[in-house]
Amino acid sequence: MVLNHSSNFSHQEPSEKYSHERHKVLVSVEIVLFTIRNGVFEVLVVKRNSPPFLDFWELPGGLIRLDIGQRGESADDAALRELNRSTGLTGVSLRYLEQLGTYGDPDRDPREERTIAIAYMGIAANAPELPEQNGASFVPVSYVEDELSNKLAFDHSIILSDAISKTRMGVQYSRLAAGFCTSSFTVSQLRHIHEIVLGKKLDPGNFQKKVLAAEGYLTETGQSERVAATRGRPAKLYNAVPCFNLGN
Amino acid sequence: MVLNHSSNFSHQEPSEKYSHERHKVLVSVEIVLFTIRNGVFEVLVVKRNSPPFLDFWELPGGLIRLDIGQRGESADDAALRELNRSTGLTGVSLRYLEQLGTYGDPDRDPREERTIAIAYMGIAANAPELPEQNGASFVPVSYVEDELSNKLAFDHSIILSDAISKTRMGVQYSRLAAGFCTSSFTVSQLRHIHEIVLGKKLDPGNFQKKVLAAEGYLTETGQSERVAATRGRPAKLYNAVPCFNLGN
DNA sequence: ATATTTATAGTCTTTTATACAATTAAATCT
DNA sequence: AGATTTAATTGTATAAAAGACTATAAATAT
Repeated sequence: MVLNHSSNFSHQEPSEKYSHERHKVLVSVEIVLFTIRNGVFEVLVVKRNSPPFLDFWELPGGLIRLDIGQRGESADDAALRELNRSTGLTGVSLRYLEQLGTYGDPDRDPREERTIAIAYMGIAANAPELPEQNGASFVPVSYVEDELSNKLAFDHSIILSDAISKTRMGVQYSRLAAGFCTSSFTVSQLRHIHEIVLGKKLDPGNFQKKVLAAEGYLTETGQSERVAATRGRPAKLYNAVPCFNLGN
Repeated sequence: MVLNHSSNFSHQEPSEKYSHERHKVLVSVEIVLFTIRNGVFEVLVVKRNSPPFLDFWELPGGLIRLDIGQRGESADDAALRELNRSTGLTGVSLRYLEQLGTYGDPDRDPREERTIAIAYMGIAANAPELPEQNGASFVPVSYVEDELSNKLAFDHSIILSDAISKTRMGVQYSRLAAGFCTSSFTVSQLRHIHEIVLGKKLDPGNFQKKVLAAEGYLTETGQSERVAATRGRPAKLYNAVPCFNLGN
């Protein structure tokens, strides 16, 4: 094969070095960042402006860099760095980040260099409108599923649908929903998160009972909602104990 | 930097090529292969015979190879290949293989070359005694946890404990247990799998009811156990519909 | 004040899980 | 052969969890 440049690395014997060097690959991180804005379940996507997949959409991400730190950055750090790059310093507050899985099909990237992708699933609370220049924007998940699914680059359509499944599972059977909420919130707000992500109405009474019965989940702040736009009885404000993996 | 061999790959401009090349890393697969032998929950480990971690134990695994196929092998294929290498052609029948997660800490391997590991969790039915020469052997999980946990190389102790958790979850809340069984089996045998992996006794009656009520899980073969060693009423034999990810 | 709206608490029913007893079909013992 | 033992299977009673629905509380709108 063609990749013999072993002479440049001096610390190991050439033969072993050689056999290692030729198996090195590029590794990227891809992040599926969800948020809820104006009652809509949205995901961050970026418009591509170069081939391959010119004018297709893709997930924010990029290569793990080896020129950061002593031995390169960790995958988790790369995810955080790339997320920051895509969103800019626009006050997107990341509340959850978890590894989703690694996608290693040799043909997932049609370019000459093979790339393996480590996918992450993240949740942001309070995502503002992003500046146009980055090409990154939050788009309704339903729109991406229905209209954009065949305009997603690489295998990002698969990654996205895996991320959606995982998020729905986490909201339904775990405590992921609190990641979409800002510091303190009402039970109704939490219920709306569930309803929006799961796509179905839930009984307010039963939801309240269930979520308040969950040991060590919500803690009362003692305060109530500053009433303004709402009409009915003001709701108590709760905090969720932060049991999140921010990275790992 | 040293790795400019872009002339061999003609489609990209050298500068881009250059910036990519320096971020390439080694990627390995590590497999946590469980089995049950003689009523004991066991895992496949390999004794190291070279530094670093000389004489420590490690999980079977190895680098993803780029010299297989057009663009190198997939991560899943690498896992299957390495598993075959470790077990030899000894009739170990792999019944389940699922990606566990990717371990990307820059310091997880003390050697000069940074390596990212994609970990897999697998289940074998009918694992025989392995020949000595490979250095690979099935060892009781409890023994590895108690006695070997500080004799495991790299971050394999973390990977192993993640795999154990995932397996216990899968047995308890999913249908993973059938992976430990051979072609057809009795409900009692399946219950024993649960008891061994979860480490607690289960009520035979309730277990039977639950597992037979599960839609599309077990199908009757019509046959009964060929009785020999047991004394009581012979049990019906069932098959599990193979809903396994063998690779993905 | 009265109607309306939303939060919260309570009741009842249905479903699911658990504990435990009873029955069945062999195998072994005498 | 017939009694006894063992394990599979079925059944029944109870407890816990989930879901449907009703009632009350505290605010706003008219």
